[in-house]
Amino acid sequence: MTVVTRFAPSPTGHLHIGGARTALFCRLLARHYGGRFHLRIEDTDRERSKQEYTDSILASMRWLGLDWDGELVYQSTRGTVYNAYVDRLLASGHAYWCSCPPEEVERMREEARAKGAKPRYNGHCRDRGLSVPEGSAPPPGWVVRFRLPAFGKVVFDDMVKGVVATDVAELDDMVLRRYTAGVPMPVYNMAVVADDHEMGITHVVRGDDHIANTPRQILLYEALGLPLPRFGHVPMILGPDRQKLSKRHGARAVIEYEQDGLLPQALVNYLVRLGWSHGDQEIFSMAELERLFDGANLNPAAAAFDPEKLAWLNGHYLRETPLDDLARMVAPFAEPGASPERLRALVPLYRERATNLADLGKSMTPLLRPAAAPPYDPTAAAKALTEEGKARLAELRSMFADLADFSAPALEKALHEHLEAKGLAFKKIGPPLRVALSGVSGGPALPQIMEVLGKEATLARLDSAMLYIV
RNA sequence: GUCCCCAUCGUCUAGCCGGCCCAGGACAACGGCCUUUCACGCCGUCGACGGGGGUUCAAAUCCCCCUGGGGACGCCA
Repeated sequence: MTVVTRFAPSPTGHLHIGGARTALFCRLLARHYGGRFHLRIEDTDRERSKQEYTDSILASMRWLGLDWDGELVYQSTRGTVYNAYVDRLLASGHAYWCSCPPEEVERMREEARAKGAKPRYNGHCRDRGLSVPEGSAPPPGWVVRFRLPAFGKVVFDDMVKGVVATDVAELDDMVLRRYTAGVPMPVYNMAVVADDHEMGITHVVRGDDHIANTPRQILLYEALGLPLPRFGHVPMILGPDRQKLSKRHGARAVIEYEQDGLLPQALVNYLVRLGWSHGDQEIFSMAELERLFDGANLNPAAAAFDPEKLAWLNGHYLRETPLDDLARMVAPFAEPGASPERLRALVPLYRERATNLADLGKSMTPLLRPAAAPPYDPTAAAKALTEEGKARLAELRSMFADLADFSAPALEKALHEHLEAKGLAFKKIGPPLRVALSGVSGGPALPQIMEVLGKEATLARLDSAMLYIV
């Protein structure tokens, strides 16, 4: 069987992580079975849809490596297709014209709610036999509604939730087509059914906030005599506090993670493990996922987003990235004007200490600046650059000044000999030297720092440190 | 309010067609090792089957109720 899936975002915002995971699942499922994965832009809401968001969503998809098959489908260009479907329903009696004004419908909903029932349209126009001549626009305010079966249950076997049943009594005669300024506009459920059928979608995988739409859509498939796809509703991603993800949880959009210096593989790996598992395995490459992800083992429960685990994964991928690549990737996050060579020399010294490109870039700043003195961390400097510390630095300075070979191994050896000659413990010279060189208390091994700095800058930084007033 | 969905460590999860589970892995936390710092890495510790009823020789695993959480109820998608 050919598997055809689709991701159908509406361009009313950037691609967020929940959507990204849904898209990932859809693509993996299609790839696993050698099928196709399509992308459809649901922009029937002309008010809220923005081209910039479509562009942003596409950019995030590409960044994550979620390429799609075939042409992009824009719902806004497919009005005639949807109209044909609604007309079919009208012709077969599965749909009818309704002239109830919105305020009236709202009143019906209130009425139902007051009776302790689910708010719904009461079917006022259902049997009024309202008609509109073929091909002409209806009077202002009229819509086309679906005629719900009188009774029965809609049952489907969800890929993640199992059997889900809904009584049609819970539903109402939904609007299928509305008109804005006389032009017919399909409503979500109608457009989705028409498109999923026309695009040959076999597996509809989407967020479970859509699960209530599924019975309505199934009814539409049935009224139209169309074969049903399989449905899979993946649970939502919650914030760390298990509340709906919102601005106050920090980054929601994929683009923000990109800007923070996250690696796409890390985000993909993190997202796929939220709601899916393969035994105890934690690390997966995209190729491996395509091989392993068959639509089974999907967790029906909502998952809380854990930034710490994402950071851990990103650190892992940072350490796996080839150094030359990493040096290029970190450049936009590092001190402007840093030379590529210097960056390349520093990346291996700092990458195991960083969890993202932004931190990595920032951590290298002291050794990237050409200045004779690094920016000093006041606490570290106060502790290390004491009178005694400065005296030690003076001794070191004259020792280094005479050193011809400034490679890390030679420096290491020289340092050891120096300590031995002076009868000193390393902790007497380590902290002052480190602060003099980098301004901070932690970081790469001293000889490595000095090798990258070079003799001239090393001596200059020692001189500056000796003048530092605590 | 009505309906739907969900429920294993703080978090992500394995296990869930019953016994191999006094519940396994990962992140976090804590301790140690490695290290002349900080990290990385390695080793270890802490830590969960929401509650109550059943069914059964046996339940995290099956059934019911409760509780808790989430979602949906648009001429938005």
